[in-house]
Amino acid sequence: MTWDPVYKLVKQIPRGRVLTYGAVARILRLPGGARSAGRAMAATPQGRGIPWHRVVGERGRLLIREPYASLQRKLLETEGVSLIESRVDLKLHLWTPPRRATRKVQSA
DNA sequence: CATCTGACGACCG
DNA sequence: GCGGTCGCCAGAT
Repeated sequence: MTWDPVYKLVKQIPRGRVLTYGAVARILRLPGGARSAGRAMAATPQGRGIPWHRVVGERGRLLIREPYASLQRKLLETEGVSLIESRVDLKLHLWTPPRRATRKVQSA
């Protein structure tokens, strides 16, 4: 399985905005749903400028474990995403990508 | 090939 | 709101 489509989409999330694993999965029609988005993020290659911290759980929760959760929280706050009770206010920061950005995974 | 393991999320009590 | 179960499925063991 190639997660390139996922990284491609995540890379387009603007500063100060976020996407949920579920949203990523639905947009790209990932087989396996949100969990697949999670797997992709867990395998995010570094050094490619992929804003992995802009992907959060369904209600804005940070699902990643420490010590990364702290880093994610810090990175988000640094770019203006305030966390209330350990969760992002999706009403304010959820990003709705333009269709052009939603290239879905194709099956051979 | 058999199991286990999740950076998930929907459901239910 | 919270914890437990279950479906999902690519990788790891």
